[in-house]
Amino acid sequence: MFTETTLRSTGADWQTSVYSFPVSRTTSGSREAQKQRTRQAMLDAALGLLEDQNISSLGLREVTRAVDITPAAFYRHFRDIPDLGVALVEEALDSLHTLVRTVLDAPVEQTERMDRTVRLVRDYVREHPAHIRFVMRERHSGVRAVRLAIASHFDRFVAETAEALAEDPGFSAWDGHDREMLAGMLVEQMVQTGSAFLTAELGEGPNAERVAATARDRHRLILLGAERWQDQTD
Amino acid sequence: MFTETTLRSTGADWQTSVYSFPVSRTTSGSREAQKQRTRQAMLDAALGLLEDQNISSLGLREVTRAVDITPAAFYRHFRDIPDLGVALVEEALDSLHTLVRTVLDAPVEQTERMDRTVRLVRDYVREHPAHIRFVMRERHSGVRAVRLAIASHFDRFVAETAEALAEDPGFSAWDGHDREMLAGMLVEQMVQTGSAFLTAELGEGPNAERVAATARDRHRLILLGAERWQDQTD
DNA sequence: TGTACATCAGTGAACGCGCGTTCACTGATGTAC
DNA sequence: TGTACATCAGTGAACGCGCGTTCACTGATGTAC
Repeated sequence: MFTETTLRSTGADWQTSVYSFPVSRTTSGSREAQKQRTRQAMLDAALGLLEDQNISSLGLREVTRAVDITPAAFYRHFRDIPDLGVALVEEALDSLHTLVRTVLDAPVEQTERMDRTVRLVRDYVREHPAHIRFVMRERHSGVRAVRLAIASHFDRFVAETAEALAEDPGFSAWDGHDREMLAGMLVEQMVQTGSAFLTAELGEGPNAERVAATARDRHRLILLGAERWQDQTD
Repeated sequence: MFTETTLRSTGADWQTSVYSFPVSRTTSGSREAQKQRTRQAMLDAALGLLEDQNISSLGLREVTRAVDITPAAFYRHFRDIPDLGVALVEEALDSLHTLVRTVLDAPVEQTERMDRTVRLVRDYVREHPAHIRFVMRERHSGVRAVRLAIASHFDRFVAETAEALAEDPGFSAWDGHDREMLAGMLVEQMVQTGSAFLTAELGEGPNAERVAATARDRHRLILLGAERWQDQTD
């Protein structure tokens, strides 16, 4: 996975990386597929480098160094770092989208399903820690393109959740705006739970068990409020 | 407020700033007070520079250039940029703390008070847009010291809110953990509302009126849930 | 009030370094005939 | 199947630039007597 020193190390400054994700260029495949493989390696490397910095300070040379290509080769794949950032958003939010859909597969209101939701989020964070970290870290990013890309995906999640609520007999009578309002709360609660699980893993907050318990309680409180909401509107 | 060219521009590279916040060194006052004034100017300038970048990429020279001092003078005030970042957290969260206390001054549960809360948050964002932006942007920062500083302040806000709930007759019978859980939701809802108002101002999301309406609804839904929560626990 | 000395915020020059970007190039892969 | 040509991902060298950090310094402010 990692090579300590590269084969072609001639001492040039862009080859002095200690940790690198070299792209094996001997692997068979069409030229197109090879390019795609390098691109993916760059995205993977970037996600790793963003573990303890913001995309706002990520360097183009850092990325190329990590995948063992020349700085100039960067431009074969991305216009600049914000462009790579947007590609990273697409990747990370695709995986998050899968989670959202899985959660929505079950009816929203039943209590037993809440355990399932929290468990799904917990498993997601275990499998894609870098994705949820990136999304939370760059959600209010100083890089506008990245911030807007994340916001548009979140809007889609909220819309899908609102649609799922519309099909649920418990919420089908609701006003559209109110459904969107509730959907927003549920999505927010979900990503916040993911973020809290990640923080727990870093040892910077309450442990995973407490996070899970709090998440279940908050989820339950929101749904209890939703039930009363309907009563009040009637 | 801004000077287009500096008085002492000799062409040195650290004096080429277009926008600067020069510190008037002719102002009377003790040496101590003068130092304090420069420090404050640096914090103000940094906050301005963070409008469209993360602290992770903020440069020491950017800051000194903005206040028209030599790069070396930076070290008379801060060890490095993360150190300045933590100072900025103290400042920004002091002002946010004032908001939290103002909100808590009124009982939490009454419906008419919700309008007041949303209005207070809205006014706060109007007066301190850079503070709320900084806090939201760096809450999950790649700079650990800054992230932890913000987290510890937020913990204090939640604890204070929980205490306020304990004194409220409607919540005094609650379990301590449950009160903390609800307090966390209320604080979260508040900062999220602030963030949404800011986004509205940037024209990147729904306008301020919609943000206010949604915020009131969410707040109400949480409190409705809280009422039922008590019923369920009994 | 006046003089001699201490303090220390800010200076200005210098440093080595890594950055983003450009360019003509190479050589393996792919295509036409 | 074999040959001539096109494509284009990645190379390697070069560039100018701004970065963070160091250092001995200056000169206004503050203190002791």
